[in-house]
Amino acid sequence: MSTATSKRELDHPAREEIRLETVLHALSDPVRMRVVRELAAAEGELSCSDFDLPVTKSTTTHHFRVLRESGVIRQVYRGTAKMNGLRRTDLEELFPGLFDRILEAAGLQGARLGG
Amino acid sequence: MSTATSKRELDHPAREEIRLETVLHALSDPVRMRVVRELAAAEGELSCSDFDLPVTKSTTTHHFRVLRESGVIRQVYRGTAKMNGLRRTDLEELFPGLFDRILEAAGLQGARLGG
DNA sequence: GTCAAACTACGATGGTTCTCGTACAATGGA
DNA sequence: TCCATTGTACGAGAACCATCGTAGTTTGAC
Repeated sequence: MSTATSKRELDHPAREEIRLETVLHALSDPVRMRVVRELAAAEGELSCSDFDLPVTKSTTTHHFRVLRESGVIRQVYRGTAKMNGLRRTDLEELFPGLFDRILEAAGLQGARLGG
Repeated sequence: MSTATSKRELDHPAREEIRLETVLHALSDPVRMRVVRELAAAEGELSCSDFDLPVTKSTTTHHFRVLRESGVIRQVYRGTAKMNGLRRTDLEELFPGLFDRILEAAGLQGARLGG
């Protein structure tokens, strides 16, 4: 039916609604940081099941929702899959250079600690 | 007595022990972000009571401890006062450019939202 | 020695978060 | 239509966190 599609549209914060503290909090969880780094490395969209995370499916859903509601990622349904992409343009506009530095820092720390 | 001084020495993580996720978490609280911004603006050390925070003294103690244990600030006693300073060198060495971008992002958001 | 100032320790409370399991819904293909 | 795939909703538990009040410690000045 036609109303079914409305249920499949996901709430995202507008660019101006994205808050720095919320973004930092979203990135302060190791599982979510890992998701973000994989998304950045993929340079495109990935479905939730493309990730091999050390948590169950429902916990995965939770983490993706936190990332979406913080404004870090954009999620859209594509068939049964849900595709995820970083909101790089929005973040770059709001917080110039920040996201790249965070990714770089995560990479350096990963190299240092063997992550 | 001489052992009394040991009680006044505060535990700090060594540079190599500082974790990105922990730093981001420390900065994801509005009160702590405010402290960090004031410290950055002061360009020197400030005592805990130099801050006019919207929380009680015991909550203030809590926030300063989180910042210290995350590696963002260094705290040292000076008489009855406890002086606070940013660990800019350590952070810059670990995560080049990150801290400046975060401060810049906080400034931009403050200007945008009137904070 | 006395006292005020600065900060801490402790316990409590209310809220949030991370995690899971189970049951369910939507989609696309056979 | 039936089914496998993909992800959600809901409830629950454990842990964590921000906040407070009260009582206490440490220091320096008088």
